[in-house]
Amino acid sequence: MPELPEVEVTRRGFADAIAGARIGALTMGKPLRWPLGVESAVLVGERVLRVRRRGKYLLVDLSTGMLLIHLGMSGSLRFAPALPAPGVHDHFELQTDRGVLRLHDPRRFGAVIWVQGEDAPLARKLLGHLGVEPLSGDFDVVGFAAGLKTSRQAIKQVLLAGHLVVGVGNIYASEALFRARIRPTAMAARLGPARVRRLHAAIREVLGEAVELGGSTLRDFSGVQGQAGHFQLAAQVYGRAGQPCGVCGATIRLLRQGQRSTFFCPRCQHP
DNA sequence: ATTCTCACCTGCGGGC
DNA sequence: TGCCCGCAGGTGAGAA
Repeated sequence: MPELPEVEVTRRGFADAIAGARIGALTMGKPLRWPLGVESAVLVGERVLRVRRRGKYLLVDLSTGMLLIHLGMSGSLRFAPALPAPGVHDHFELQTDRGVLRLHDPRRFGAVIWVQGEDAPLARKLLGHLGVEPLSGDFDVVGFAAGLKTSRQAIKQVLLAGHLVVGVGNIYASEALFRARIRPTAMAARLGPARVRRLHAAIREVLGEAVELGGSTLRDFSGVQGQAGHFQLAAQVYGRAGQPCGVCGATIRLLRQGQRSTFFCPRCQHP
């Protein structure tokens, strides 16, 4: 489910409220992608200092160490003073004196991992190869263009890989490429300066707008208060195969790239 | 090194 | 109604 906008909306929904909280208990349900990596009782009494985001990971800084939380494909977090009894798909819960943080994740591709810091081996394995933050000043056109030049893959695949720029998943890759009028199958290294510039701007715009709209709620995503997102209503190609393009009227097409669906307008997005 | 495919897991909708 | 198939917002591991 969650790409950068959904993760950022999630983060904003509880970061301030949980900052300074004291951990009373940490409980895990069925296994997630990786084991927690620490005896949960060890964390009792620690403070939650702040909540950051790196790509699609949430970094919850504790007095000692940090929790890495990833929402996978179907994860969502809730945070409230109290929550109803956990359901069968609730697999992580952090009880604090400020409220309860709970992960709901039916498919369990998500993860909650404790590491000592960002230099811990597991943290380096998961975060070390991540590209730049698209909404930060580090995401510059020159560096982006240089990175694209090194890849013979289709541009959509390069965006999804996250080695150049993080946070762009299956929805926003299709949307950004549509706005930049670039065919998703175009070879990254072959994109000219004008297209690279348009794509750079489109990525920032699409992700920024999506954050403002509360993310996309296709099936079950919701923010930490359970609120739905609305970007899906603004999507111009994602999930719209067979419908007319809002710009030119041509029929939106669907193709498979790396076993993922890609949506594009065959007229607006030139090969 | 780069690129591609598979695997992980559950639920849902469509076709028979 | 029930069963089987394909599909779903991610990404590390292993193979080629």
